[in-house]
Amino acid sequence: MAATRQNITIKDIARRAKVSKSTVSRVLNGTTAVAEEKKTAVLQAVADLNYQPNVMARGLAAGQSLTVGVLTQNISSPYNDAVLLGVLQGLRGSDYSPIFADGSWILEQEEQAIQTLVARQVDGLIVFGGETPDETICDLARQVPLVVAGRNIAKLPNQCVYVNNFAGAYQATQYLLELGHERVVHLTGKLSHVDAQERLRGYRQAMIDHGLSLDEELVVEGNFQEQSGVLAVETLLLRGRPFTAIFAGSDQMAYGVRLALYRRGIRVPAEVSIVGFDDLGSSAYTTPPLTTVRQPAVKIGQTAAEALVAMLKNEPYIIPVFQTELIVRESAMRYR
Amino acid sequence: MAATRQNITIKDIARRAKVSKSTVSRVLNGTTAVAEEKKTAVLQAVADLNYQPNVMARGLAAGQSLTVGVLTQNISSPYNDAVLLGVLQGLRGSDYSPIFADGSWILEQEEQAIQTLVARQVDGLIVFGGETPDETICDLARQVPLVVAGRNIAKLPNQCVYVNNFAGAYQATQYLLELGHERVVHLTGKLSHVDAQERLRGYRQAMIDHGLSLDEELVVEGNFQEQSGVLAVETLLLRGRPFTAIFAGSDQMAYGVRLALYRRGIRVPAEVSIVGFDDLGSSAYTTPPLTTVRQPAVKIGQTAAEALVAMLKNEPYIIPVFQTELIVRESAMRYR
DNA sequence: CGTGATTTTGGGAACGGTTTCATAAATATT
DNA sequence: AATATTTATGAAACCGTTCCCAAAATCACG
Repeated sequence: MAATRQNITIKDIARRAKVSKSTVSRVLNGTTAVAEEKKTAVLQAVADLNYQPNVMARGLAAGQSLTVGVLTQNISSPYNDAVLLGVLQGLRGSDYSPIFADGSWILEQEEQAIQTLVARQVDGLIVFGGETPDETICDLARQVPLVVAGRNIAKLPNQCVYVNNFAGAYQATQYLLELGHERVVHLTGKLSHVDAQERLRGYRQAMIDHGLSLDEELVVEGNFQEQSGVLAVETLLLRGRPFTAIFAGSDQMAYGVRLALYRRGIRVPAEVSIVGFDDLGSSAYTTPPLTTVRQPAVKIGQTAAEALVAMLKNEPYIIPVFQTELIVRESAMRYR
Repeated sequence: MAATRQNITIKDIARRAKVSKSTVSRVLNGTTAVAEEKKTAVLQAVADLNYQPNVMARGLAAGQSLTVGVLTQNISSPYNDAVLLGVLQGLRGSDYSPIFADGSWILEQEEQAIQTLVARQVDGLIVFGGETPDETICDLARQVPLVVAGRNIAKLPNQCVYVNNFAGAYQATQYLLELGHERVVHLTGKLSHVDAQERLRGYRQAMIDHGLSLDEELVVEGNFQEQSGVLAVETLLLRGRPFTAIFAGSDQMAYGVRLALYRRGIRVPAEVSIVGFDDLGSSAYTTPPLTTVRQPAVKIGQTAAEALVAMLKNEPYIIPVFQTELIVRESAMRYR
């Protein structure tokens, strides 16, 4: 099985170039200067034989695997995937290849995944969100170079790539307020996630700053998914508190809200305005196109990857805090 | 850097269990029977020291890396990601870890990615769609165990996991036809993709079988993305040929179509019916919810992974051809 | 041109496992 | 009970690199 490849080793190159394997290794890694003629001879041999160093042997000897582990959460949820794409892009051209393991936002599965990754001697780790407590991640960070994506851990300065959720939520709420809405509901993500907490905080602050009192009946907890959006509308209607705008903590939930409203014959944005969060690719194509808070997802992933690589090379790298951007489309309009 | 881990080796275990490292290796791999007492001693030592075999050393010695390469295309496009999720699930619990490399549907980038993967001594390869010609993939398949996902290569029987696109498209078109539509347009994906070709074939066959003549003005080529959906509607309107239903070759394009119609004030499904293809997660939440052809994306990925693992273990595995399922929602209705 | 300092180079010991092989012990056979 | 066979074990070779160290070659300089 898979027999035909990887026959030629550094020894073959050495023989053909009439040098020792040490020398071959040296020209390949540029460790030490080697005579020009030998260098070209080696390079020639490498080309002739189409030699490819054995990654595992190299890894064993050098004590590094040239891989980075990526702990993903729920791959196939649109936002996460965009970040993942960024990671792939950030890693491209860097010698490092990514090994994936999915945690699915389930604590024990995350532990399992990290275990797998570490056992594989990954040189570094990119950790996505997740349920794993800050403390555990800090411990981990002591063992292996690590960057956290989409989550802020205070004790790991300059190792976290995240977006200012508070500001984003503030911005969205403020926008609605400025449009004249006063009864603005906020549909939160799962409140066990820091992101959701921060967004809620941003919403509240904006309300307060605008001189509005907080009505807890206007806050509904969802779980970031579409279905929780439709549920939320039903809850809201049941509560009977009037509202004219909904700020959803994720675009997916906004979709759900939109559908529930559609079912009830409530027009968007004429009767109720909606603002989402994330700016997924399809949000520009909903009816009406969704006004939402954009997170630079790809950029976040890319930065995480680049930061990790820099860390591995002992190069300095400063991770910026990313800001959100309000993308105004058509799902929200002036009230009255 | 990353100093503190992987200190304990098989030697330490051997010493602690008072056996040779050969024996340790044997109990760990179950290669040969070893005396019960020694076995437990070894296991105990492993547990005590929390020993984890060095994957690279093992790989070097045994000539396998316990990794499989995954050539992805455009990670972060919803359908692909679902398949990817399946791959991750299918690999879980199998000793193999996935290494990703993205080809982005760009030939040279695919070659580059495959190169990277092979150089890493992956034990097997999962290839997603892509632009790489069949021939190249066949060659590759001769060098390394390989499974193709979402694409059918005739010369690689039982190594391709794909869906019957023809039947799916036929089904969708037939459904529209049975609803009384006669002027049914088909918005295709990029026609350089086999998938798109097959779906077009299915559409045509259904039209013919229904006694309708093919009007090439009713076929528009898109590129699977949302934007091409809105463009298509404009093209169609420009052509001036009347139509009452649109079968889009992807849900994303269906979204675009929906939006374009919305902009023109054309009601869906009252005036124009829409059927999509894929059944993305959000398609159940569009307004109206999208009637579409479901592909078992996750299942496809999972099967690909399982088939590859079976192949690597020299176990028999028969890959089924997956069938699509028409998911009737609300974007299509009876004509007249 | 000889000598010491410096650069290149090759030999060989790691790296941490697996696997072959020979041997000692246990078991089966007659 | 003696011999043949099988089974369990450890020693050592090997996988393909990197890298330390010492030898060889080159260079600088008086």
